[in-house]
Amino acid sequence: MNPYREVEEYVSSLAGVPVRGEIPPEGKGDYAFPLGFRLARVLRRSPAEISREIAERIEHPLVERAVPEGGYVNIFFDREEFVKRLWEEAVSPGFGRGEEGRRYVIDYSSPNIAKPMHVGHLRSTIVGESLKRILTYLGNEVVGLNYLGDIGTQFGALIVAYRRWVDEKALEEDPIKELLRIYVKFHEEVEKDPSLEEEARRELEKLEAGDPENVSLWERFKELSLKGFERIYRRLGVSFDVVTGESEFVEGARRISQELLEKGIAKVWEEGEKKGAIVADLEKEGLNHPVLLKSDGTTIYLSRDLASLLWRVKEFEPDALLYVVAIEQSLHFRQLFTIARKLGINKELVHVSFGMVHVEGMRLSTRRGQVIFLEDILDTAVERVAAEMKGRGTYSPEDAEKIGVSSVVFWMLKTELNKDVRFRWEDVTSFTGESGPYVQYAYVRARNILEKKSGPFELLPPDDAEWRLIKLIARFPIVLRESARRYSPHVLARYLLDLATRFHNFYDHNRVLGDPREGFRLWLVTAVKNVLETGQELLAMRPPSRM
RNA sequence: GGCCCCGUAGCCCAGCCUGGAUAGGGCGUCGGCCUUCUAAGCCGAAGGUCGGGGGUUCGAAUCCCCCCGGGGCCGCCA
Repeated sequence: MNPYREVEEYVSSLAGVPVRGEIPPEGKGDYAFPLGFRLARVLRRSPAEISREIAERIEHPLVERAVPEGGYVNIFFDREEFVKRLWEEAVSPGFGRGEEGRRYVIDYSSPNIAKPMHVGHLRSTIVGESLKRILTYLGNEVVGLNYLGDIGTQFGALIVAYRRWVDEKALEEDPIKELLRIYVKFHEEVEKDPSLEEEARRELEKLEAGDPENVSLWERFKELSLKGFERIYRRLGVSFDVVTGESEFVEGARRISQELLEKGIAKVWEEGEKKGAIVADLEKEGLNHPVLLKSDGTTIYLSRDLASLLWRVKEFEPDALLYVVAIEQSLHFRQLFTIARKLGINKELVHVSFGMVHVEGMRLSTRRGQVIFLEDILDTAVERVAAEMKGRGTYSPEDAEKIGVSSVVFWMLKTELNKDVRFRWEDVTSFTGESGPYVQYAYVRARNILEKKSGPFELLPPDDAEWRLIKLIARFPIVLRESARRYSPHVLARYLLDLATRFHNFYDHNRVLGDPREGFRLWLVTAVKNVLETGQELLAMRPPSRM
């Protein structure tokens, strides 16, 4: 068992109530329990008295001494015993793994066909991928699902634009850019010739009516888009277990809307503009009357998402469904989940929402072609890394790619999800301080030592500098669980920064090779390397070998 | 108007879920550290009404209420 947990459980049983240990300020011990305060009321004694008494009763192999201070009981661990608990585990590949045994379906990335992914999709993609990896590592079965936006009015415009202006060669080479180019062209031309709008509407109708030519064009757009997205996914190391799209749930959406009507969960709207539409009745829940079927009988995202949700439940029999989608859609998901509950779905349903990605000084508009290509973001980061590496003579294309892409990934993950983030080139591609390269640099430093010598290990009682590092290493399994519980990779990202900081500090003040304590420090460096490597992988970063 | 998210140093953020010790980092600024495992690093300094007010509590950045500021959503778009 993790030594922190072990002591926590021991102290809890001693106190008779579950208590959470906390990390005390420097110098006050290794672990602390504010027991006196907690128990003062029930025991009708002073906090100081209580902690003194409990401190005296503490007797445990992991505890060297327990010092009462005010309402606190401060624990000093038996360092050697503590290290023994980690000795094998911390330097082994699966350090911190779990056996949670739940099944998750996690919906992430989910871009719209025939449009470039924007920075918001990037956030979803990276967060989702990381969550998938963390949950999997903890022993869960996770289905990663890419739910494409392959329905929408833009297809009418695209078909018109395709027939008039497409450059087939460009389309093969860079489908996303060419599709965007003709889409933008369409909106420019509409200004001059408004009849194009009408033409687009007709093509859309034909598409929806199943016109073979338009359907095959739409399929082509879909295929090409996916090919374009794959380039990004490959570079990010993102892979999905299932790729599906809204278009597959049109029939299901109709059926479920009827069923909701029969069950009295939905009703036909009787007045005003949306007369004849089928709406869900969520008045009681304060969630309005969202439309399920339009008055012309066609489906809408809510009913399609609902059909899709029911399919996910049936197909994968998960314990939990996660949707990594921007917070702007929180009302939609509250509506969706509320209806699902009414249908008897009793799974954990979570909208893993994240704040907006603002792009400085730019009003992004796909129609006007004002977009940031994700490839450009990655390329810029990689170029900057390459320049730095060349300056220090460590350049290799593989490592520059790893470090550059990881810097963007880390930037996306280091902030708490609900917060809006501001995309600024200076920030995203800044490599000092709280950044991906900072973490990776610590990792590379550890690797470098171990490349020169990697053993044998010798168990010694840790000195103060080593001890500070060991205490943090031991928290890795705890951090992973917290990150998973909160569905937020930033917990792990912040931890890796802490660990990197402590290792850099250690590295600058202590020798490993040639030191009398070499055998022990080699173990320590191996453990640091192991945690930094595993941590990077769980954040969907790629550990470099040199930098 | 209703609902949701955010507000912590010049700038960016962690801590809030689960209340506990003098509120932690990064960027930037200033000053130091490369003959020894890579200075994308390390050490030090300056920098704070935790948006405001009230409440609960032995104890509030953290929980509750009100207010202010910023953003978002409330569409037969997704």
